[in-house]
Amino acid sequence: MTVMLAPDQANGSQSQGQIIHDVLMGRLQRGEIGPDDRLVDTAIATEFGVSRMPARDALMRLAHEGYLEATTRGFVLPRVTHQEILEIFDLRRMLEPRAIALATLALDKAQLAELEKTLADARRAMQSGNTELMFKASEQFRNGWISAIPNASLKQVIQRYMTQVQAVRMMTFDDRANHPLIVNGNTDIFDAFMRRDSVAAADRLMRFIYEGETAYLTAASSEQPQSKHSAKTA
Amino acid sequence: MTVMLAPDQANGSQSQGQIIHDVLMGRLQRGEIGPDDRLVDTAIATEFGVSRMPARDALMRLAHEGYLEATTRGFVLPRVTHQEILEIFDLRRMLEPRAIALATLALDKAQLAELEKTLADARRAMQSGNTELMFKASEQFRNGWISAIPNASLKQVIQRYMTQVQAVRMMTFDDRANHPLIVNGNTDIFDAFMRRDSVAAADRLMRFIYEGETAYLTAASSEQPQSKHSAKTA
DNA sequence: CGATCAATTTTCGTATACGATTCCCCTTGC
DNA sequence: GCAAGGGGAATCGTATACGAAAATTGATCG
Repeated sequence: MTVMLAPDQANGSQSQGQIIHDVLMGRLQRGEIGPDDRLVDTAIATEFGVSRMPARDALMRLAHEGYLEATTRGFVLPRVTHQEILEIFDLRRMLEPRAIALATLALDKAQLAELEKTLADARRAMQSGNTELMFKASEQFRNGWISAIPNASLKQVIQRYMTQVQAVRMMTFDDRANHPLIVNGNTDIFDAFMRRDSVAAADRLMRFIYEGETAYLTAASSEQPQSKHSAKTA
Repeated sequence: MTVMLAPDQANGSQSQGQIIHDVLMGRLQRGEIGPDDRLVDTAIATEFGVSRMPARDALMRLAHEGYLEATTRGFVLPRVTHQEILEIFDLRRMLEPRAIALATLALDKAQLAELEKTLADARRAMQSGNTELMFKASEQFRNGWISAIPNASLKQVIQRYMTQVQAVRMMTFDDRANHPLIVNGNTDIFDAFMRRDSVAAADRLMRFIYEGETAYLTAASSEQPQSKHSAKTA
């Protein structure tokens, strides 16, 4: 039920196109749109009770933001290529260690409490083997510290490849052997937060990213050894 | 006359909105749009001989990309705040050294020749004191190596804050004392390119960015000592 | 029985039109 | 003479409509 709003701002009003954009973004974030779904402007328009134009605006905007891909037959989830995923791991290694270091110094008590809660959720999820809850908790933990990044420009860049990170997460989370890695990583990071140790947070996150890349490569090779690209698993 | 195309692709065809988007982007890149210009969809539409819709699409897209800012009375250049400029310098230090290192290994002969030409232009501009040519040559040199970045995702991120970098450049270029710094920096970087020395290129670019930040701080303090934000100088 | 070509359907891009909102300027009152 | 309110203009958001491109389906021919 937690509707994650658009990266930029948490405005609930404004134009129809904006509303549709936010709603669709929420669906995308919650994985409610599968790789076989085709989003067509007229259908969206009918659903929201508006004309094609706002729906079209929202879809094109999402497409341009990279959350959707325009085809000749509607909008679909972007085919995330293997190449692109590796590129983004590289990007993450450039940006996120420093970003989390800055965030470590900026997190307030309420945010820390929130992170602790998601961490507890993740632990419960690991013990019960609930992959979906694991996914959600991990997503929230990440979003938690990202929201504390004081450099707004940096934060925006990191949020932009959110869906790609999500796609990778979905692939790796299917293997429960990865769950302890995630919980341990987030626990260490949280400890660093509590100690205001930005260096430790940065280092641990860097290691976490490498672990994630390894897990992805393993998942990718076992899942589609012949293919060059893999799509989100709904 | 060299029309720089949109970051993403060099497609000359496609839809009207795409064409308008690319043309406006070119104007923005060449600094042909001043801080007092108001871009209105109807005016753009008339100019291109189309209806409001494609013009509106292009403007909204540029706005969403961060190249323009939507106001209640047309689209204008985004007010770049002092804070944001500092943030972007930080971002650049995270991304560009590694990016140029990767580019160093990927540049082909034609691209190197192109860079050498822009370097010669910059030297001429410095000697003749032609600030505008200096600006252009510097822009082209930067765009040159950026286009060679093999990591497409990284390239896109760097291109996204193009206009902000441009705004800063405009401020600093007004002071001709900065011109030698730019020429020297680009010369050293070009030499590193020729030697395929990616480490040297990265190091030199990092220094270049710091020099740029210093030059900006100087220009900002002398120009508007009391203000928190500065706009482009047309 | 399969392949190729055409017709139909789906979807997109664009044009035109109509409120709604916002801003600016002018008028009017004090 | 100045300020406040109202009217007009400008711009935006959205609706509806039409032509074009692409794909799918069906039909015909080999």
